[in-house]
Amino acid sequence: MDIADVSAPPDAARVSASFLARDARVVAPALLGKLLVRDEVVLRITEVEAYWWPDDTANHCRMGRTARNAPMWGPAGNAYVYLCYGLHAMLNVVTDAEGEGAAVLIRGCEPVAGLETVRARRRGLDGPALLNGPGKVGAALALDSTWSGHALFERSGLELREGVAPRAIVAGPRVGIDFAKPRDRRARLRFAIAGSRWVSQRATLTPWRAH
DNA sequence: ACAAGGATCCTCT
DNA sequence: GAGGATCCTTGTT
Repeated sequence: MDIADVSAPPDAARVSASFLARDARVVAPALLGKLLVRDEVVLRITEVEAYWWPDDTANHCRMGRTARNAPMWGPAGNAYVYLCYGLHAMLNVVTDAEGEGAAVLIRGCEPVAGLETVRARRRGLDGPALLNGPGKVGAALALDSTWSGHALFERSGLELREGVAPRAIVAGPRVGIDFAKPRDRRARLRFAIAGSRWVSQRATLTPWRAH
């Protein structure tokens, strides 16, 4: 089992709300390498997607405020968790200013600690299949929609902490948004750590550099 | 109150 | 590569 040497000290600083209170398209690549911590389980973020404000036709907030997407309009650093296809809990990190509906979907992670707990929550699976997909991340952290609105930047049951930034990043179009307008379908708003195997659908990803 | 469909995953061929 | 699982959210009546 290959786990990269990316372990961070257990008291690594939590990511600040101000870091997250920026455009989702800027925050998304900057989240790669950071850590999600729930009890003994520590996951390093390897793949994300940005859902930005205000003109993204793939964004859950495109139709305005609803009970489900309410956390997306709140302060940056809260979680937005929703149920997809009736069974998968999808974890997002809320970004942008309060009153703006935007977030970053966590699509993939690599295990840093708590591997046995993760495997138990994932039917004993192993390898990248354990964590390369947003529903798999939700399952590994044992999340459900009651976590929606949870503050990730406070000491609590689920925290976002500083980690080791990736050396290189790849990007490509977002997954599963065929309903969106062509411009938004094409937009390269999916980011991943270059070379990581803990990433879903790697074929459409190509080298990316910040602008 | 109802019908439709979804930012997916797994199994099987 | 195809299809089923599974249920909540949403928009419409």
